[in-house]
Amino acid sequence: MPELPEVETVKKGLELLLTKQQVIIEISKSSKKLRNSLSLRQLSQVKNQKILKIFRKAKYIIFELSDYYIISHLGMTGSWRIEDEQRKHDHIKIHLNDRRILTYNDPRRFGVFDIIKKMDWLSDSRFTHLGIDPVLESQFNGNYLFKITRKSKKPIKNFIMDQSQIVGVGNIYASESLYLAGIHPMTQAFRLSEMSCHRITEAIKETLFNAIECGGTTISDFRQAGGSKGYFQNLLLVYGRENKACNFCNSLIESQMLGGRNTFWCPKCQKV
DNA sequence: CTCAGATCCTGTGCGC
DNA sequence: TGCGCACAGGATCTGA
Repeated sequence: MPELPEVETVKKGLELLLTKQQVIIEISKSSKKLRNSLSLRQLSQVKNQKILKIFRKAKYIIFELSDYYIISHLGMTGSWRIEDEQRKHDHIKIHLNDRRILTYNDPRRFGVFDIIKKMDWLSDSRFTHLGIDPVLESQFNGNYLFKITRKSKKPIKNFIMDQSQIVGVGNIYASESLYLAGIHPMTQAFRLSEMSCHRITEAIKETLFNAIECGGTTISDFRQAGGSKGYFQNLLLVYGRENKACNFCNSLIESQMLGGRNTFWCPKCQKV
């Protein structure tokens, strides 16, 4: 579900809900495991810890506590909300000192909820292999992409979705960005010219920033931390628009599975 | 080493 | 109406 703009949106929502450096009074989990398993002992470590700060690292949301980091990844269907009521697929309940309950819900359970000591942050394998962040790091430009693509035979769409190269771009924004850049998704990465790389990085930045401004894309179940929908789905140019007319040239948008993921492009506007 | 495919799950929507 | 199948925003492991 969530790519960089959705994660950024949830992170901002959580910041607004947790402005007072709330303290975790109690924390509990369901019997079902998420991607990772977490013992009750690990869970209880965060009791009485203050929530100092919330930030995003790639597609992870990190809660900085006094002595620990809470690591949250939304997988495909994860969401955070504040609500007393219990719902199906609620997996984590965090009771705060202001009597509110922060809940993590995740039907497919591809998400991650983990707790690590702050000092273990740098050696955590989930974070050591991450690529550049197009939104947070200014070195992300055409020259940079040109350099890192020289040895890859992968289709560029798969390349920009590879979190060890570029973080935050998922299946929707990969198709959208390449459409905006006028580059065919199956172009092998090493064949791209420096100019093409420049167009791709600029298109990725524009797409991600616009989607963040829209509060993300809600196809079916994505919700912001406050429960509202994003509205970038109304601005999608190719994703989910198979056999519909390209807004620019009127050709019919094509689609095909690429690396197991559905991929959309305009056969006329996007060149290999 | 690189890369494609299978895999982990549940829910939804479609064709029959 | 009901059933089975394909597919869904991600990341990781396996094996070619």
